Amino acid sequence: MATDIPDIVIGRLPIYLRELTRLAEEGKQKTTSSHELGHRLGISSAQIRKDLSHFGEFGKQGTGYHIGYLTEQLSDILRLSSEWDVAVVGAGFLGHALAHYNGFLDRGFRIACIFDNDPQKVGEKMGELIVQPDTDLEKIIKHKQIKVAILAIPPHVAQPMTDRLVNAGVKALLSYAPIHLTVPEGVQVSYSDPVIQLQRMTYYL
Amino acid sequence: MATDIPDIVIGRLPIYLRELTRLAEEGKQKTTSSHELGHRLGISSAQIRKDLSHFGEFGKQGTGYHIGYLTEQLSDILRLSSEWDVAVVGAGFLGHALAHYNGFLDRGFRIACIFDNDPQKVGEKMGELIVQPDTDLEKIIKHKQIKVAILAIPPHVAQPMTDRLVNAGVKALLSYAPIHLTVPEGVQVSYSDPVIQLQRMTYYL
DNA sequence: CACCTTTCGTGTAAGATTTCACAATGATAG
DNA sequence: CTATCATTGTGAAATCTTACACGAAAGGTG
Repeated sequence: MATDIPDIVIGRLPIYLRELTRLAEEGKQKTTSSHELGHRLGISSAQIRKDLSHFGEFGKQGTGYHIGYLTEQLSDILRLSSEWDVAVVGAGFLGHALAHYNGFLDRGFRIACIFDNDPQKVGEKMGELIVQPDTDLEKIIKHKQIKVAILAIPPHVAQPMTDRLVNAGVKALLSYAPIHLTVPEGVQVSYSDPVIQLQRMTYYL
Repeated sequence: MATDIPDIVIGRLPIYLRELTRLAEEGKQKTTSSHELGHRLGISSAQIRKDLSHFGEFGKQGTGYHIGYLTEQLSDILRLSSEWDVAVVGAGFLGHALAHYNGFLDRGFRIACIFDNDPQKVGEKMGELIVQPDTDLEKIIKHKQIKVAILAIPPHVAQPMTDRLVNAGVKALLSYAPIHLTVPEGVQVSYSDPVIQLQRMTYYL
């Protein structure tokens, strides 16, 4: 009930968590079922039950899952009980969008700082934050013990910046730069490239 | 060699294409091998060969793959030989970022129009474009025969907007709204929710 | 209480995906 | 021309993932 849980299962937990939160917001009910959850997400009920069964027995026969309880459990499993400070690197349009996005706070993350190497942008106010010079990056990340960063910079500087971040202690990286990044063992990387996603769909058109 | 190709294989083709383009830009060589490509992408060479073999025999024993030729073939397979017009819905910070992103054009897509329902934003200049009122959405999408759209709007309006887009003829949708969308058969949907991606990584920290 | 309905958790079967490993082919060098 | 090396394409094996189907619980009803 601990190690050896497939990545693909972990990958679905945040989806379940998000939908549970929506259900709670709708507030019409205290419990849900694998069938209802699956129907809303386009996933089979069996898969949801099997996924959850990796971590314990959260449901009750005949009733289903208590929404509040399952939400708590999933949050714990995903280490979201306390907030993660996040560093955003790059204060361009995308950095702007990230800094102003208010969807992080409720879901376990807080943008703690934003960096840029352009002296024109340094000092600029962005949401609650002020753009910091990238020369202070290591100092601030180490001081705040930041483990999570988002890359919103051009591709040709993404790998060196990744190296700097990892060196400063970052362990999880979400990159919007359209290149594959190389990181040491134990560092997590996730990518978001809208063009890749669009290209995956055009095949079927 | 035609139908019945696994989605997961299609999903990797854009990654190969992107890396081939990078190789071409580096310009040091005319050919590459499954081994080199795999090494650069963290994918096994066998997988790359098997993936490509679904579509034909693009390589040459002893030599590998001609970069230019393989790039062309993949572009064709993914229907990227001519550009797709894309509608962006939502002219907030994210819509801004998308409208100004210049990584689309080289890779098969052109932002053709951007919509918002806020009268204050309508008429605003954004990159090359002017924000259109969402009331004109159906008219413009039908007229330009737009098949691809990007959703950059709040979650509570995402499903109704999806319905409108699909109704107007959109067949592929990239959504930044943090909810699951329901669409008819034959319409492609892809999601991008940074929080989901971050939550997938925190489990491992 | 007896019966019916709902829904979970799970062993097993089915299906999908990846890896292995090798014959075949082409290039290169002496 | 022959030997050597690199690399592909692919059948078969191994591994991973999903779907099926059912016993067992829990709640509701009369």
